[in-house]
Amino acid sequence: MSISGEPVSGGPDLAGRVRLMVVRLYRRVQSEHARSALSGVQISALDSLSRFGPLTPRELAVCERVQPPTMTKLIASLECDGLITRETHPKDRRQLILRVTAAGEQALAIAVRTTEEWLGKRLAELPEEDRATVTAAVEVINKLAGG
Amino acid sequence: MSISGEPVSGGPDLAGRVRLMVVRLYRRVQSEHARSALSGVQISALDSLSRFGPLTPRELAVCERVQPPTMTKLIASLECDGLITRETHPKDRRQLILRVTAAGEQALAIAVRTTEEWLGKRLAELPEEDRATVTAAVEVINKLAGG
DNA sequence: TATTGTTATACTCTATAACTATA
DNA sequence: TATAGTTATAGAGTATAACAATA
Repeated sequence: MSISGEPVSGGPDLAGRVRLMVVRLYRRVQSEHARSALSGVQISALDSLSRFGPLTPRELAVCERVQPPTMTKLIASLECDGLITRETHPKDRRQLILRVTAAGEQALAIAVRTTEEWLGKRLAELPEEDRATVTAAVEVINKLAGG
Repeated sequence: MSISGEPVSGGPDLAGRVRLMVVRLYRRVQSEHARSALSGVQISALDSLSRFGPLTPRELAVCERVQPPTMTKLIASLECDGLITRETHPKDRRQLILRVTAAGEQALAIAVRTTEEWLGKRLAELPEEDRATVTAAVEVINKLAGG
């Protein structure tokens, strides 16, 4: 904030406008893609597991910012679909090691690539400049949301 | 898509990356702000009603892209908190007219302004350039999600 | 005693289908 | 018969609290 109490830049209430944006886009994405093979949370977890290598449920829960019981259910759904495997940790039998299967990698790739027909179409319809803005913002926001 | 089948710009799979972004940011926002006076959906509906003037439940449901029963519940929660009023339509007694109350406008302003302490802080910590990117992207994405 | 993961339970948000009142 | 809104019901996703197994 500046001395005057106004946000330093980006116009007033950037945080509020980002929140409105994310709520609306999230619902729009969900409603347009309700019947995807993988839900948004499944894709997100699978993506993290693929990106950061084998993880324990605890680690994945921290990564996805959900509580352990939530992760237990998410893991069960992914394992049930054959997208991940659960092995017992070789040195600590309390822990599990989660790995993405080949089917999981494939499902993830397909989901990420084909997700949101409308979103891809909408993005393709944007002027080049707007698309570049969104691309850059995705990087910024992922850093912001991840840290 | 270009002739080669690649996305026209913004690198590969921009839509997929936008989806991952929105899922993660949404959850982050929800988890960081679980105990806000107004939930994300309440803020979004109140904002639409404030922005687009008195609306019927049906109109607001279309605007917010939810089904009528979902809107019924949302309306009940907002009315219960004194943030909106429900009047019967003067010419068609099946319909209602929803209006934001003064308390609703105030709650909305406060929510938007003070929402997401962490988000505002994070945004303030960004380099000026990144913040400008996010600001521009919010406009683009709101157009994209709204249409 | 501390930690990992699970079970039990509940709350929010969403949907579809069936209903009521009005047009 | 058609439309606006509601009620009934269900499913996904999330949480906290209590538990079992292991360290």
